[in-house]
Amino acid sequence: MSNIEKPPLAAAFKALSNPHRLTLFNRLLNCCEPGTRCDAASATRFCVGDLGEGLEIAPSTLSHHLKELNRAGLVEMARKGKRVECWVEPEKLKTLSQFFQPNPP
Amino acid sequence: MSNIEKPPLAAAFKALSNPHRLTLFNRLLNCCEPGTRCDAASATRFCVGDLGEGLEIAPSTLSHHLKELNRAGLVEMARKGKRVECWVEPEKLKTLSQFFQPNPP
DNA sequence: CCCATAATTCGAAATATGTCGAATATTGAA
DNA sequence: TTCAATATTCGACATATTTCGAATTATGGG
Repeated sequence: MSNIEKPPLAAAFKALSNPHRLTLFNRLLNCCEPGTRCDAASATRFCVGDLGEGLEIAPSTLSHHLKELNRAGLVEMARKGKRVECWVEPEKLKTLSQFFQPNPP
Repeated sequence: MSNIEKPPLAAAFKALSNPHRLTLFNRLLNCCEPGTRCDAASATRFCVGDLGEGLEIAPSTLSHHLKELNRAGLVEMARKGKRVECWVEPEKLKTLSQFFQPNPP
């Protein structure tokens, strides 16, 4: 487990394996309005604090989880004034979705 | 982390978060021939031993990982004589694939 | 019935993860 | 500049995971 290849996909799934992180990701998942062309520019954004709303975890834990999602390449982050905005790149979703469709019809 | 809800999806992703398990799952993923209607009956099957081929892990570890994949609902298992066959239900793949497509076009 | 093959269970050890609180940064506003 | 709001880093601790080898179970063949 220490010197074997760790594919990016495994890292992504690890990030999503924690219920708290899965919830956070889920809140960013409906990133564009239904029926619209979903590009990075129109993706819904939440700041860190709002994302953790209702989840009863410490701010430090929330920060840690978002960082994990970011390191796994699932969530983008950018400071905007006092806040830090988070969003999901639609391209990333496509990649993950297609992993489970190895034989398209 | 002890008393919070643990959604089935989180369990699935946790199962796929380990590189060895991801490899095992991957070997079962191309479960049907390209272009054919992919149903459970025609899904490719491997026995436990063959699945672990090339992965340098102990039989007990291999068994453990398959059990995890099975418990997470990702891999089906059934004894067939001396062997135990493993396969992936196409329905499961559809569910996982759609999770990453919350806003279909 | 006895043996070989295939797979699982169990217990132990090393490592990784989730979580918190305290301390620290970063920014905008008064 | 000083303060409040937002977010991150750090160190610590409890719990979970990964892995192995030894022992055990399950099955079919001779």
